[in-house]
Amino acid sequence: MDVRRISPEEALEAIRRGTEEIFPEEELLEKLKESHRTGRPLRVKLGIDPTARDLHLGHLIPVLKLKLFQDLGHQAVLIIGDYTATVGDPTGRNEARPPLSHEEVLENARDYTRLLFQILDPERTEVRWNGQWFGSMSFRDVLWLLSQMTLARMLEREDFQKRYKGQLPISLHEMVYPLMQGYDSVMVRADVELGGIDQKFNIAVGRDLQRAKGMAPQVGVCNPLLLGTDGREKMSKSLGNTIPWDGTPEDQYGKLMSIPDPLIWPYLELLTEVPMDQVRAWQAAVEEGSLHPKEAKMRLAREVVKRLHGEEAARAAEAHFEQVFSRRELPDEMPEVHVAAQDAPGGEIWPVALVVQAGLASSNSEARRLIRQGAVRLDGETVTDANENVIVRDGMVLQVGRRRFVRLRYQG
RNA sequence: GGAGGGAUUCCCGAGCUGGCCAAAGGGGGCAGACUGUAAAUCUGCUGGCGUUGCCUUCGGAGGUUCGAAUCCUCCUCCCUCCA
Repeated sequence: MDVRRISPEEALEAIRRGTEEIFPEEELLEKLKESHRTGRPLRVKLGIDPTARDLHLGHLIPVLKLKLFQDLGHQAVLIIGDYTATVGDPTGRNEARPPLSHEEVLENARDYTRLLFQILDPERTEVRWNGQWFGSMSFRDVLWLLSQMTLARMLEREDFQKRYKGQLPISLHEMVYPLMQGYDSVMVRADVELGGIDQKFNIAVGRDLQRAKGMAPQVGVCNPLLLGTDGREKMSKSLGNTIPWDGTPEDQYGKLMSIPDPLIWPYLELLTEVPMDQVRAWQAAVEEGSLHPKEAKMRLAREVVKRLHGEEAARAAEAHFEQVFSRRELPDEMPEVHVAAQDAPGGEIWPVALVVQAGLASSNSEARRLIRQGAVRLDGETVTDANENVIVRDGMVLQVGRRRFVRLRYQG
């Protein structure tokens, strides 16, 4: 808890893990030394915009880094972008974000902080809402902010250039976003700002604004973007390749097991505390064939789930995985669906309707398709004809595809 | 403000000399085979409907026509160039 506990060099080494860029690194070392000498903790900022409800493991990474700083004795400063959320960060976007209502923002912020404080120590985290300063800013102040940026610099950015050339709209307010994020750094006198590498521009703007206000500029500590379960694109909700932060242990474990092999190593580096020597040793072992990649992946999955849900949940998730997927047995627990007696006289029911009622297909057409493709099983028996009724009994298991199970409840 | 270009099914993107268009191709997704629920690969499906047929889709509203994603009118939004 005391910044003087470990040396600045050791601290830097720990911080370096899983970063893509620290800019400038010398400045960070200087700040760490200064802090070590004076005992004054660094103010480490992480900004989150409560724009979406669904957080995933990609969002987790800078939070883990913030936790590390906290453990090193520094001051965590969490900015809740209630005001910026109504603007929307254009970074990497190909369209403007839809504006959110104040209620939505508050609700999202509640979700976010609940998850964040599963990692961070709430007692030692300073939480600031940026509406506090933006809400009362004068137009004159706004103009000052705008004067700190040039159009050319803004348009150099790849995301805007793409939209500009691709004949897609760019609203002026989107260009103000980086200035707002940078101004947050001014207001909380940040020494360090954390974020993904895609935040580099915004963090750099913070440095400029701090300098313009006569402060020592913050240092940016950026992590690489986490690739999603497809192994190609960065993890993002809209691409559907995420592992939800808030997911069940079983779901997270399963999703981690489905990542492409090359992702095992960056995931271990970014999401776990497994010592890097160990990670490298495993990687070498997999490459020379003495360790099965599946085994390495299981260790990864176990570590991540353990970190989010604890030891016991991780073990249970692993057992569940082996049972259902490795041995292809039925899971112990599955959702139950009640089949109304009137829909199934004597247990006889049209299989298409059954699949739809069980929530395993969104339309009759989709259900027909699944049946035609041999994806629907009733107590292990493949349903072959979409037009021929099947008989259901209480407790039967309806399965669609490899991984979706439902237990049928039927009172005839 | 003036001139021109554009809006297509989840996404990108053909079609736009009117019927053969539920709409090419790609991506994504789903399913099957193979597996380590990995990747890669191969195959099929991918608007709805108790489905050899019918219904609703091609920015919005009207119109022409036996028939319109395709032609006409108005509207909305976007982009480009000029100012």
